[in-house]
Amino acid sequence: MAGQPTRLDDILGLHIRLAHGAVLRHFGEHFSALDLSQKQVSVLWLVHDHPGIAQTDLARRMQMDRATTMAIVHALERKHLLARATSAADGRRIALTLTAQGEETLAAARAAIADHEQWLTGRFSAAELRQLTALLRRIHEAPQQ
Amino acid sequence: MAGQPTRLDDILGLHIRLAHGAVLRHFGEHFSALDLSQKQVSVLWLVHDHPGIAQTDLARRMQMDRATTMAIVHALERKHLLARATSAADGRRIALTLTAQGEETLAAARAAIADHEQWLTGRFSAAELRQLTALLRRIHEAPQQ
DNA sequence: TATTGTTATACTCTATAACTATA
DNA sequence: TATAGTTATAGAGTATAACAATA
Repeated sequence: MAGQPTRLDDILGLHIRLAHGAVLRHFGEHFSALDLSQKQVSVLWLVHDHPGIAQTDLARRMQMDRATTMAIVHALERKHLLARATSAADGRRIALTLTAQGEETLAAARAAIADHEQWLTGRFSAAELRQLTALLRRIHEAPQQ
Repeated sequence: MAGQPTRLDDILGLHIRLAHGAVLRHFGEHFSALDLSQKQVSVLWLVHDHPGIAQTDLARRMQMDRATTMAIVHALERKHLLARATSAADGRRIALTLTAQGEETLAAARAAIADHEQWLTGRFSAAELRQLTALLRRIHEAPQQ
């Protein structure tokens, strides 16, 4: 493929990156009290929805490396939000569950996320929001060729 | 605002993050030969389009911190892709221009970016692509409240 | 052999704070 | 005083490689 006369402003990847940065920045500015990263909240949420989930399953759902997952699980364990227990069925797997404190923290985080999402989605109509989500999903759910 | 019974899958911020991750991953897997990050290519492109641009202007356009901008400019300078000269009009500003090697590298990068964008945008119709770009633009171009 | 968890390591991106020089 | 550049530093996210234990 030859070099097209594309403008930088037409690069979709750029707009995804800038939008992601704006969301990350807003999150960081409004979540300092929570002391949790986006990823950490997502992991708490997933463990809440799927008690006993293993790290490998977390990694697949969040599209993360196993090593990256370890780092997040360790951070949450250090904060006593997450408990680990070896699976009886498969000695390799470690079942994750939330501690009572983890459940409390998740509830607080979800309330804060709701505000954050309101800031993010308030600029869109319901139809626009549905479409934007569907289009983004086609990027990260597509088989990575 | 009270805690809504939202599902994790309904969080727009999550889909933006996952889409961003997928794009970043594909970029990394196909650009190892180029030895340039997304950001570095963008800076090369901007300096090409605006010769003599200062770091502060770069930072504003890319929505980066000045310190982050410095790191990228340094990396490009170390590779001899970018040249610096103090502005005659304002002694504080440093005008950035591409070296001949920088222009060559940018041309190669743009060809590679075209392939990368084809992978990314090939899944959308022209109308979908236009709409997705417009919606994302409303996130990162909006006045940060 | 394949899978799961683990550690070590490294690079990118991001941001804060404090400093210098110029306006 | 405000702006531009600079440096040091730190943290989050991502990834690779190599290893141990289990299947």
